[in-house]
Amino acid sequence: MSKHEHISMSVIRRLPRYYRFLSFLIESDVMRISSKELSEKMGITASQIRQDLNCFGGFGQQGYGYIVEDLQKAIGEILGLNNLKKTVVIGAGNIGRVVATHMIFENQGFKMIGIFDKNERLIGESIRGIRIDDSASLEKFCNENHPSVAALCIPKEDVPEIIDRLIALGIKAFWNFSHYDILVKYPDVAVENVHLNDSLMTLSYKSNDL
Amino acid sequence: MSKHEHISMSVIRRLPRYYRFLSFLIESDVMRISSKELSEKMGITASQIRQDLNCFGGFGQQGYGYIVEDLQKAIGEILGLNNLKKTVVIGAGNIGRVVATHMIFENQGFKMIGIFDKNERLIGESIRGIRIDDSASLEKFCNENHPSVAALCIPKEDVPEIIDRLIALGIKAFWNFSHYDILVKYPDVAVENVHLNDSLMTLSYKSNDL
DNA sequence: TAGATTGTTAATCGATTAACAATC
DNA sequence: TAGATTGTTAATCGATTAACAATC
Repeated sequence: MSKHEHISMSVIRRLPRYYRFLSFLIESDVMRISSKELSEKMGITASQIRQDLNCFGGFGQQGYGYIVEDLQKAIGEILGLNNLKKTVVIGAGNIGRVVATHMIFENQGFKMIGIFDKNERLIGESIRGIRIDDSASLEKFCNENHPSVAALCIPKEDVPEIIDRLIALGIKAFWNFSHYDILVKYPDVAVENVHLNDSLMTLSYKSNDL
Repeated sequence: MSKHEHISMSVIRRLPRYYRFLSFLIESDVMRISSKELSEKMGITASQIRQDLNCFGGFGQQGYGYIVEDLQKAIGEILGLNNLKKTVVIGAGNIGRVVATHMIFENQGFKMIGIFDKNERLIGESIRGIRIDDSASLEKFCNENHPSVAALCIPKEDVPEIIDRLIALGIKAFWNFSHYDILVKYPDVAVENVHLNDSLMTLSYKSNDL
C-alpha cells in the first residue's frame, strides 16, 4: 500500500468509481472483464483504465482481461477500505445526521465511534446506537478512544477552533461538510472538502445554455 | 453568458470557490484585492486566477487589482445564479430532506417548487412550506409547472426509470445523489453526480499513510 | 499456434505556471 | 511620472490517448 509513491490525485479519484462499477459487476455475476468492455460501461478510454491500474501493478492477464472480484478486492485494498479508521462525527444537525446514518460504514473503511454536538437539546439522543455527546467532552473522549478521523458537520464559524482542538487530540483526517475551506497547512493531515454548494453552482452553469 | 465558448470544466469548477472567497471578503468589508493576495488566501497561484478570470473578460484594473463586489457579482452572473431555475426534489428520505431543507436556495439560482416520494407515509408532509407529493403525480405536476431541474435523492435501482420519465417531461438538469452513475448520453442534458461515497473513499486513501 | 488483450512506451493534448509588455 | 498589477503570450508540466510489443 505504501510502496506506490507519487500517484496523482487524478488517478486516485477514479479508483472509487472503478470500485463501484466492479461491485455492480460482481452483483451481476460477471466473472471477467476486459479494459475495453469496462471502458464502454464507464464512458472513459480503455487506455486510461490500463494506465491507471498499472500504477499499482499488473492485475490483468494478457489475452484474457481482468478477474472482476480480484480487481475489486485489490482496489479496495489500495483505498484502505479494509483498514477500519475510528471516526467521530462533529455536529448532529441535519447534515450530521445523514452522515452518521448513511455515510459512515464499515465496508468503506470507517467505524463511527462517537457523535458530538454543543446543542444541549440534542445531547443524549442516539443515532445507530451511538449517543450524541457534548462537544465539551471531546478531549476526554479522544484521549480514551483515540479516533483518527473526524467528519465536520458544523457551521463554518465553528470550524477553525474545532480543527485546532481535534488536531491537538490526534485526528489525522477530516471529512469537511462545512462551508469553510480547510487548507492543508498542517503536515500529515488529510482533508476532503465536500462543498455541495460548489457542485450545485456548477450545475447552474452547465444548465445555463440548455 | 453564452458568448464564452469552450471554457474548460477545470476553470468552471473553480468559479464557485472564487465566489465563496469573494463573498467572505465582502462580509469582511474588503473593497479591493489583487490576484496575489487572493492567491495566498486560496492556496493557488496568482497566475491561475488571472488566467481563469480572463476567460470571461477583463474584470481587473492594472496597477490596482479587482473590486471585490463587482467581481463577485460578475462570477455569480457567469454561474447563472441570478437566473432562477424551477427545481423538484425526487425522494424525501434522509438525503432528500437535507437537500430540500439546506441545499436548494434561491441565492444559488434554484427555486424548489416540488418534492416527490413514492412512500405513502411521507406524502402530505411539508418541507419549507412545500408538500411532499406522490411520485405518480409527476407527469401532471410537470406539465402544469414546467420545472427544469431535478435533484435525485432516491435509491440507485429507481434511477433509470425516473430519469427517462423526467427527461420526457422536459427536465434538463440533474443533481444526482444516488449511487447510480448518470452518463450523459442525452444531448442537452446536464448532470452533476455527487457521490459522497467516492469522496469518503478518497479520504480513506489519503489517510492510509498518516 | 492464432487471437486476444494486457503492460508499457511514445505522442498528443490540455492545463498550469512563468514572464513581461500594456496600462492604470 | 513611478510603482503596481493586470491581461496575455510563451514555456513548462502533467495527464490522456495511441500504438504496439509482450504474452497469456
